[in-house]
Amino acid sequence: MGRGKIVIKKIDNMTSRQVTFSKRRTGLFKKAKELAILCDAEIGLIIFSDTGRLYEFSSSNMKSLIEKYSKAKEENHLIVFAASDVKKEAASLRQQFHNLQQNHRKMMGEELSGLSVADLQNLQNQLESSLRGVIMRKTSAALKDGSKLCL
Amino acid sequence: MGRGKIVIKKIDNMTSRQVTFSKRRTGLFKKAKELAILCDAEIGLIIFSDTGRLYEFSSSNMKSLIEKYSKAKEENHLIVFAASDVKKEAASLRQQFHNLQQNHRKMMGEELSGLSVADLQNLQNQLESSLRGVIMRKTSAALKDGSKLCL
DNA sequence: CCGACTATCTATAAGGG
DNA sequence: TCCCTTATAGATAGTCG
Repeated sequence: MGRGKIVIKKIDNMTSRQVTFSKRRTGLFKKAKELAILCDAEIGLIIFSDTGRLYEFSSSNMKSLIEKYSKAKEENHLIVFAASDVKKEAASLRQQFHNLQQNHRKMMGEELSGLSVADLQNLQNQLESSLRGVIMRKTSAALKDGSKLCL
Repeated sequence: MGRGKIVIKKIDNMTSRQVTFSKRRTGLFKKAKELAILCDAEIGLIIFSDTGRLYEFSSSNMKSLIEKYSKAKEENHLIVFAASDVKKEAASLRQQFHNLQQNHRKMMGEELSGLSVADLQNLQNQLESSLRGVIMRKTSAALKDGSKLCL
């Protein structure tokens, strides 16, 4: 479609390549839109130029279209998803981990500044209770070992 | 381009809509391929027909293209990613959290079964050390409070 | 580098088997 | 329903300003 026929191979001349890119890209987008309207299709079109610039068209919403695509391809092992869910989970895990770590540090006797006397008393009680449990356990375990060893 | 001009609106007749869909889809894919080759562009095209069937074309690899697209759109608040990375992070966090939780439980005097006498002794030492720290801290804090209250 | 022009090529609407 | 044909609308390569 033009003054002369062309063969489909990469256009060497950069200037005319860019001109052609601009013209044909416009045409492609137009055709995509027409097809979407005429045939009630859902279409997503993503183009990166050779210079890395992004052009896109979506008859609806690119994000939801990509999600739909991912789901449709799931059985074909495509591992693309809306990260929002996983990201939320990761953020929540990070938070939980942080909280537990803070707590754990206190039980290790670290970072006690900022605790009230009441907090410290609670912590002491907990540690004493744990200690009692551990000593009891140790004693019974040692007895068992001892009985084995002494027989 | 055909025997008659058409207006761009949804084709009512289902049969001719499907015929047009088939023809124009083929044409669109052809144009997309040509553009990719002629201008060295990276192109991804996703089409869902009105019946929900998926058609796709990618000049390279759809997955990597979608990832690239996601990254390019990051600043524009698009929340689509290859989940693999985030998933890995989440899995790692889950593991770390689990380990810390186990450790923490032992310091709470829970789930002590399975620990050797030596393990229990170490735990006891740690708890005693923590306890000393906490008591020391509590005493000095109580003194400070006390001095405030008693003045 | 961009837009306009237009001759020419391509896609396709309508029709037929 | 699908494939083929063909007249015609539409896209665009080369050119000019």
